[in-house]
Amino acid sequence: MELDHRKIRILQAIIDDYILTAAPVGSRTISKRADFNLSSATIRNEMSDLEELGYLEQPHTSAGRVPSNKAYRFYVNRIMQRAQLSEHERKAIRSYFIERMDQVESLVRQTASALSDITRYTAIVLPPQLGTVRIKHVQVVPLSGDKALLVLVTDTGFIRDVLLRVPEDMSAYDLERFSNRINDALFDMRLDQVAVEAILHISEEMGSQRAFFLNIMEALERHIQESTKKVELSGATNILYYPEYSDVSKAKGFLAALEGSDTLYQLLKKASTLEFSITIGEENEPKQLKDCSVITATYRIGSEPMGSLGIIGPTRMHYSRVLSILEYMQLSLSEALAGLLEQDKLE
Amino acid sequence: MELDHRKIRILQAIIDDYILTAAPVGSRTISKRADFNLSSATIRNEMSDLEELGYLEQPHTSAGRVPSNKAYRFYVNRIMQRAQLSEHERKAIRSYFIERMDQVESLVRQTASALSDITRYTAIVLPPQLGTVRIKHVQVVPLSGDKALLVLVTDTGFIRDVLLRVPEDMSAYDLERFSNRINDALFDMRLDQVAVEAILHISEEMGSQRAFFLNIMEALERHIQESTKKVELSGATNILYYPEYSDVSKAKGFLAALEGSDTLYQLLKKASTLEFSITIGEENEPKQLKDCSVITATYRIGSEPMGSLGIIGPTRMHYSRVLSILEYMQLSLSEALAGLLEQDKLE
DNA sequence: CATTAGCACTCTTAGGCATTGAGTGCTAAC
DNA sequence: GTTAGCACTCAATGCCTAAGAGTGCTAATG
Repeated sequence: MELDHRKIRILQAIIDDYILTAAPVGSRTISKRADFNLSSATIRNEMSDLEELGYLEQPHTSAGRVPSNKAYRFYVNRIMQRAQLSEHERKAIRSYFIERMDQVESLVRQTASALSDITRYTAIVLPPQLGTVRIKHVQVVPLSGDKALLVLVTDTGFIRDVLLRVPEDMSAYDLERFSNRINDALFDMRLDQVAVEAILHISEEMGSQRAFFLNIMEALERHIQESTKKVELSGATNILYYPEYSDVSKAKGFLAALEGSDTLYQLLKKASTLEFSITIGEENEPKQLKDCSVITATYRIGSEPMGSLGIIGPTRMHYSRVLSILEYMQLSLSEALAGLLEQDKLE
Repeated sequence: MELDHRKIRILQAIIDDYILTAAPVGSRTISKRADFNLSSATIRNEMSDLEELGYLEQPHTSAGRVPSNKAYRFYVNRIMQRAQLSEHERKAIRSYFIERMDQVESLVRQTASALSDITRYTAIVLPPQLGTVRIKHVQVVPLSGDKALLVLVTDTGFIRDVLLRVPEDMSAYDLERFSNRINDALFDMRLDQVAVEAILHISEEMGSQRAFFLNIMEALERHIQESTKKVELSGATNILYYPEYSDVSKAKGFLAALEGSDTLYQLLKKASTLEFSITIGEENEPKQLKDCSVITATYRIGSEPMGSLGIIGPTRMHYSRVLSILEYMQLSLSEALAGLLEQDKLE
């Protein structure tokens, strides 16, 4: 049996109500609504059908009904309209980006906290996967003792620094020359190419400092890799606002699932090929999130996918709203990243 | 009436038990303990005295007794012995510092997460207040457009970067010369002196680029100030493991109190003149923490106090253990900071 | 023939009440 | 000074009932 129009409307009404209240929805609740001119009995018959079809579930006889994950899936795929953000909301979102930021990292952090503040769910942001970014400046700065700092600046204003140990036989003068050579060699190189043949190529010209050079490159690469895996998490405790998690032990379970930050990295990485992705309940990979839904979006610099951002919340999530917020956020973030150096655009 | 030896022993037994179980302690519980050869009745008499003196409280007649804040205070001041950390525990703490770190910021973060992991309480760390740190290297790195990055490296390996807008009439060559001049001018200067007369002094020599220079200094100062106020918080949700907060609404209240990060800054700042500080219950300044105890310690670089680190937990906290852990942590952190460039010491 | 009124039935929830048990305080005996 | 004994208190537990929300079915209705 296919769902006819009336069934769809009823299903939607049930989902809407349940998202709001988290309580099983009864037939009378629906029939009372102004836009339904049906008695509760009729609704009951329809609901009974919907249950048989797998869209509704009863916690027990004589409770109301609760939407199944199948219902959410149907809602997301077929019913849902993108929610319209109010001017006020859009302003609120922008205001998070107005404060001047100097680094991608803090931008990512701000995005995460904006997302969680606005949605009241838990937000995660995968920082830019900087493969395509270009090196703008490299410098080795001598510190006290035999230590030095490698400072790396990219064209997006991204800055990294790696602590190095300088070989004993290198003078300050040597180091400076060495620094200049590296700078010349790596200038304008894409980060994901630093790793490959380019290095071998360059390293041949390095002569006696070859070992030191390779050392640096290795440290640099490890460092870059690590930093791009650090998923920014915000508002994890928002979950406490939802009655689904009023049981502390459940809340603990949820929070524990977020703890292993690699979990979240996998989650976002996987979703980062799609413009948007919505996974509901058991569809979620880390099985501990089987009572949640996850919505993610991908952000870009130019046309290049750079990372993704997402929301984790109860399955009765406000899908359309979250999606709109993510969409707007994705845009804001992409713009902010692209024009990191021309922030005024956003004003 | 002064507390005699037996009363003290009984009080300690009650506190110990309560810290463990979070349940009111009855007279029989104490009299059963092998090291007491007293009947429950005797214990009851003593407990009754202790209650009269304000060291114990009864939630209601015929529950057991619960230590008052006065009891914790007494315990901390008079009874408590520093707990001995096992070799295993010390190793665990060290292991957090072994992983190579390149920045003070990540060190601070690691410290916070180590503290919360190990104690199972909520940890806070005030990053180094870098007044006494010296500038090692300053460089202005041109980026695309009219933007540039000011990179600042201190002798502790601390690195900051600030985004700048370059005046239109400055060529790349000008910028480089300018960069060198700033570097020469600020080299080896203490951060807290960057702000004062030194600047005025220098700025006079800057000629036409004076406005730009003052601009930079202002941005730098604001930036440094902001970053030193960012208290690192970790394990906030550990609170969920304690039955005191098994009521979700209480947990929410606690978490909300931590949210205003300025709260925590004030807390740590205030405590940072003392080697150790323990505040119990109502003694705590942000009134929302009146059901908690806060223990803080100050860490140094050399003999200079740099910042502080602390633990927030229920008043029935494992004081002696936490204190020992903080002490060891403080040491490890001080060492790691001082020898940031000679990490091997820690191995 | 779809819709609906009516009614019996189910199951949760909340309140009331007695019971239990942990714990106290007091007194009298050791 | 210590302790055994006992009456007393009070939260927690379990049980029962009543109320209420909701269902499913049947028979009547337009």
